[in-house]
Amino acid sequence: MTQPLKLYNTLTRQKEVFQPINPPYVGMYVCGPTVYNYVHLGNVRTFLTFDTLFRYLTHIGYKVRYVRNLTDVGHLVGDGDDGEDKIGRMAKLEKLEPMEIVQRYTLDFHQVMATFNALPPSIEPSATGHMVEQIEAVKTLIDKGLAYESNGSVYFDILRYNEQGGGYGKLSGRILDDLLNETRELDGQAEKRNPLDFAIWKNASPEHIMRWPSPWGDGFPGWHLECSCMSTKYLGAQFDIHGGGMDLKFPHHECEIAQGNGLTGKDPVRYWMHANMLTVNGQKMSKSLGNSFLPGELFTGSHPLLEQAYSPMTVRFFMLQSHYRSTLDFSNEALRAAQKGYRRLANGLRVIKTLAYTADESVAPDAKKQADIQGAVQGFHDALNDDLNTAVGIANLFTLLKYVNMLYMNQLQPAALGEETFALLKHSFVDFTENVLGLLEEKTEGHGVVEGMLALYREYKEQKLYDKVDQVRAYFKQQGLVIKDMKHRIDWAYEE
RNA sequence: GGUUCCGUGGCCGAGUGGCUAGGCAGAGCUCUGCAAAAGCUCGUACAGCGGUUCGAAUCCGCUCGGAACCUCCA
Repeated sequence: MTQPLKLYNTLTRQKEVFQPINPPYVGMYVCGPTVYNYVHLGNVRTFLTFDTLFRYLTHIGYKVRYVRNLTDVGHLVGDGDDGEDKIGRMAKLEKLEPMEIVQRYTLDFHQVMATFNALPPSIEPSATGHMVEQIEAVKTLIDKGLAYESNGSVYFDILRYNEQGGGYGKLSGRILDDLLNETRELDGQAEKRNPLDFAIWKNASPEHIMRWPSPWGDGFPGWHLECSCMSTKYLGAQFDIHGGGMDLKFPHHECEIAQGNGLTGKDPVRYWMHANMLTVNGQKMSKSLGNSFLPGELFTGSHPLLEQAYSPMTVRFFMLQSHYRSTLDFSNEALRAAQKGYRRLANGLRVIKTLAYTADESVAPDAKKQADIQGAVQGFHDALNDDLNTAVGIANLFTLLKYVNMLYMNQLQPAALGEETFALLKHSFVDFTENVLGLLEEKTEGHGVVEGMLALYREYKEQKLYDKVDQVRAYFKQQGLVIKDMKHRIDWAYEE
């Protein structure tokens, strides 16, 4: 909290100093996945963005309650009445219970996020677990005159809402009149008073599997409603941060504001944050375009678009190297560069833990290097404080890495930094990398064997049996490792 | 058509009205049995055309190119 954090607020279209409603507590809600299919890499980007924000807020002293929902209700594929229910469709296709579908993809989602070293949220509520709250919310909105029933469905009345000063469209910058004029012809519009009105409760057709009884007959809640109900329940009528992908800005988040405001009389969110899209050849990665790939395909390299396998930490590093509000274009070249960069960092992580401070009167303090290190530590914070600029943060991390390497290579004596700066370097480098950016060392198998082979290498080296020496080196290379033959010691490292 | 955003060196990708991130690739040097690693040095980019300014890649306008949203979507 000593850090003046600025965040870009979609609502005001500018960076604002972050001031929580009840410091040191922070309430953060992020729209989670619809668990009817595997999450792809584009989905992952958004979740990793907010994982990093969660980590950073915690790092600077906030107590964060992080809520990320699971959408498991079975919303329609299209907007019309005849649209299929996503989860129900998968259930029929695979002859499973809808909840088996939900369970399968929820487990996969959790496993994927863990692989990327994303921290679990504080609460992960599901839409089906909050049916009572949603039905109550619909009732309240009808009572307030902001919603109406029609053929067993209930719609939010946007014109009425705006007459009361709601300001529908303010998040996405849309003008109501424009929206009214440009709404396309869609099915199921007849029962709405206005094409813009959105469903908060939907009547279930006979073949619709996922259904719940309600005062308006069997049905299921509208897509936007669950987020309003669950965020209010766990974070209050007004909370600090709401995040999600850019593609949810309209209409989903716009509708959330309308519902929240309609229910409680105040705008639910102080800071709206949106992560930009992951693109492939300049186009948004999405399932419908067929250009998406799954994390699993990435780790094995088993996708036509992939020239090789990339590890979870490589991908995390790759994403952190860009700003969350910029689109990020996927390419093998970029991933390969990220792999090298990440491994350098991982080597630094491995090495720094072995470094210890030793006082030495004969070594002169190097004020310039000390200032450089202190500057980089502050620079990292400044970058993250500037709307979570992880790219610049990483740049500062590489400055720290340089000194870590110099110490390790004996090109720099710890005493030149002084005990305080040495400790700052060591602590900050590990803390920033592991705790804030969530980048861990990906250990390869069989470290014990590696140490044994290294002992052999030393022996051969002493005896100047260079043929044997080269053989050992070749063996290491096969394992994705390299031998570092330095003046003062011999060690191994991950091949970059 | 409407709303919004982007166009940076070989590649990826930050960025502020003047002090020119970072990673990868490339060149040179130190070190070294050879190599690798590490450190050091180098390459001076901001789509095009106008304008504002002492000064713009950064502000404004236009042109060209690309994207997102307007429909389920992270």
